[in-house]
Amino acid sequence: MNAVNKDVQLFKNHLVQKRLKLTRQRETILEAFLKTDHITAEELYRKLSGRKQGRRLALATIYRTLNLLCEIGIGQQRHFDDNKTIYDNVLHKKHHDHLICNKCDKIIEFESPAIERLQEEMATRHGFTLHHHRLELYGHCIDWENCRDRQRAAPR
Amino acid sequence: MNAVNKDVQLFKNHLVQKRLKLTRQRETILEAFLKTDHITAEELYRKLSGRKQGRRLALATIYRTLNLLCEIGIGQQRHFDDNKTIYDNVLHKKHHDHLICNKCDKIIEFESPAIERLQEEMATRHGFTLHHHRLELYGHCIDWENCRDRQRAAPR
DNA sequence: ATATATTTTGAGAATCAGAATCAATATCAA
DNA sequence: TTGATATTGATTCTGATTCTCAAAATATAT
Repeated sequence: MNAVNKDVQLFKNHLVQKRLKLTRQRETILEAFLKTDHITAEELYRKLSGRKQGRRLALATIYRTLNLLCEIGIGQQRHFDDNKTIYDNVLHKKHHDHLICNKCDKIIEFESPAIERLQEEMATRHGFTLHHHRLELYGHCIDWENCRDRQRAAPR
Repeated sequence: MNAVNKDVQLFKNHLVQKRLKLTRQRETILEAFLKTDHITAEELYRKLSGRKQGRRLALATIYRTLNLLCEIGIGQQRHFDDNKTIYDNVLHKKHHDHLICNKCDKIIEFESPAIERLQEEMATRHGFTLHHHRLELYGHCIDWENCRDRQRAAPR
C-alpha cells in the first residue's frame, strides 16, 4: 500500500467514524486534492470538470468536500491577498507560514521558531494568550527561471 | 489650529491636487474617521446615520470616501479573521502589526524590529524580495477588566 | 453673482465567493 | 432487497463591496 492509498484509507476511516458515506464524488475530490499542494475550489472544479468520463461535479460539492477535509484535518483554509480561499493540503506538513510571490503566485512554506518565539513574547508583553497567528510575506522571486508565469487566474 | 484641523487641511489639499471636490459628506466622514482608530464601513455608517440633522449618507459614499482616504494614505485596509474590511486610521502611525482579541475584538498595535529582521532573512533565504507582509496574532486578553464585551457585531 | 462644466451623490442593481435549500439519487446496514 | 439516512446537483440566497446613472452639488470661467 503506497502513501497515497494510506491517506485515502485514513479518509475512509474518518468517514466511518462520523457516519458519513463514501461517494464517488468524495473519492474523486480527495484523490485530486492529495495530488496538489495548494488549490482553490474553483481550480479543482475546473480540473475535475474537464475529464472525459462525463462525470460532472457540482461546485457546491467541491466546497462541501474541501470543507470536510478541513474538518478532518487533511486540509486548511488560507486567505492570502486575493479574495479566494486557498485550500492547503497539510496532510504531511507541520505548522508553517507562507512566502507568496506577487508575480507568479508561487507559495513557499517556511517555519521560523525564532519568529514564533518573538510572537509569543509580544503577546505576553501585551497580556494576551495566543490562539493562532497569520504570517504572510509577499514579494517576488529574484530567480527568474522559476518565476515566469502567473499560475493562477491573470488579473484583468 | 489644532491637530485635527491640520489633518483636515491636509485632506483638503489632497482633494485640490487631485481635482476632487470638497463635499459635506466627505467632511463628515473624514471628521468621524479621524476620531477613530479602526472602523468598518458599516460601523461608520451606523454611527453617522444616527445623527439628528437628518443628513443621511449612503453606504456607498462611506465606502468611496474610505477608499479615497486609503489612496491618500490617511487610511489602510486590514482584513482580519472576520470578512469585513477594517479601515485603520494610520495618519499618525508608523508601520505596525496587530494583536487581536478573539473575545472582545480589541486590536492592539505593536512593532517588532526583531521580527521584521527575521522576516527579511527568511525572504532572502528563499530568494525573495519583500514588498509587504501581514502579521496578525490572535488570542485573548488575560486581563478581564479590559476584555468584557464584544465590541463588534456578535457572531450568531 | 451666474452660467457652465465637471464631479459627486443616493438608491438600487450588480457582483462574486461561498453557503443554504431541497427534491432526486446514492449509500449502507439489516 | 429494503428502508433509513446522507449526499448530490441545480438553483437560489447571502453579505460585503462595487457599479450605474440620473439628479444634485461644487468649482471654474464669465
